[in-house]
Amino acid sequence: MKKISSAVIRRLPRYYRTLKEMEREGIERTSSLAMGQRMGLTASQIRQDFNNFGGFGQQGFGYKVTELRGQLASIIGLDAENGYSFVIIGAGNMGRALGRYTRFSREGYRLLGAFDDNPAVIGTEIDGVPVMPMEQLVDFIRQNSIDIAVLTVPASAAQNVADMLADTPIRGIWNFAPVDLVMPPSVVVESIHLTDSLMTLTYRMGQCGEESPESAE
Amino acid sequence: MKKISSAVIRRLPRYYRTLKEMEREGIERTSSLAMGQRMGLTASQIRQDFNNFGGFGQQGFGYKVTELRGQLASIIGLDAENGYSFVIIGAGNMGRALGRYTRFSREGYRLLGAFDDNPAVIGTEIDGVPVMPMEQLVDFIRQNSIDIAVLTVPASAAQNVADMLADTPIRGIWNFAPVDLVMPPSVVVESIHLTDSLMTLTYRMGQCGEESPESAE
DNA sequence: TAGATTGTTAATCGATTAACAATC
DNA sequence: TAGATTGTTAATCGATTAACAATC
Repeated sequence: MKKISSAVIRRLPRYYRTLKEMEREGIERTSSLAMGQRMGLTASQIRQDFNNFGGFGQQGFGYKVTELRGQLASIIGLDAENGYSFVIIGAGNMGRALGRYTRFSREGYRLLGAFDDNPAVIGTEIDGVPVMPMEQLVDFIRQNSIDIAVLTVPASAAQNVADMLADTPIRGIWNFAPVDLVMPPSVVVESIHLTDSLMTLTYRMGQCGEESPESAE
Repeated sequence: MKKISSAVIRRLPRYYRTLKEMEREGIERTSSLAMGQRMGLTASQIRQDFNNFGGFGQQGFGYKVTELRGQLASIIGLDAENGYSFVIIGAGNMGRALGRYTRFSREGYRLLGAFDDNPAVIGTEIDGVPVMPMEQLVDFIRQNSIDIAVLTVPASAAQNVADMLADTPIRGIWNFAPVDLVMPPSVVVESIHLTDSLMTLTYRMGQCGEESPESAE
């Protein structure tokens, strides 16, 4: 299959989300134009995006919402037999909040363990799953064939933990630490940089309202 | 000032973060080449990015790390007199975790209030700040000239809350609900779509290791 | 059939990379 | 001065938009 650009990849979950919304609203049939208006994209772009994966529509008719949603689920990988298992590394505020976020389990992501090196939290539970000491992390991942590690440790520890993970069969790291992790290409890294995002908001707040001021000659 | 593309804007906090790291390591002077190697960007791109805002370097010498970091802080808006005030709307797991995230206060973001409509959490505290009933939200924002609203309510409530915010002097919404908010252009919206991000990771995990398979003729 | 909307090719636009003169 | 690295212009690359024949 041909290489898909990251711009397209980032739109896939949005398409999936929009189609779920439409299903919930009872919409059975849609078109690239209708989806585009709803999402703020051009019809052309949507068709281009879909055609990266083959055509899903019917000429003169459009797309069946449920069918298209299913095809997107399959492209993203949400139709995997048993979903995906994950562990949380770093059971602080953010780690615990993510462990309790029910939306993930709804889409087939299962929390199987949590890890921390703080004795005060080891032995506590997150969503019914025990927080274990960091020493047990690598063995746990190996024995339970964990797919994804959610990294919610402090910045200073993040690369160290990532290095430990490089020695396990983990397939993806969802990184919340404000660092750019270096990993072998066999492990996919996706980062949520909260502070970066907040700063982006701040930058744009500073621009807002100073668009092309009638340049006083 | 000329329009800055969103690709550039998203790199600004990364530059800032990298320069802070360099400062911490005692590096006083750098170049577009050195920064590029560290960040995985070309030297050319970094120079282009900086030149959107005017030149910060010295030909034949490079950039002074501390000076450049300061200039980026100023571009992003981190040098604002009193920083930025924010409230958290939705005091669930995610809202409480964000309120306790110390990195924000370190960069000058001050949590002044939290809001929820669940009687069980109203009256509790987040990082020393009281959780108030939703009815008080609009007045509180007006009276305290709040800059930013962090939206951590369920998807079903998000647009409703956003509509309430449209009637206040709020300047930015940091949205964690899995919806694409519609807002007047005077309010900047930046979203963290957790589930979208996790799905992006999942998609790429599915591709990993099936790069251009020797197409069997 | 006529109308609609896709799939796909071509044109445009914008972002990244390369190159190099300016200059510290 | 010679060497280095910027600021900036030109070339390339890739993504988005437009257009339209195919076809349901």
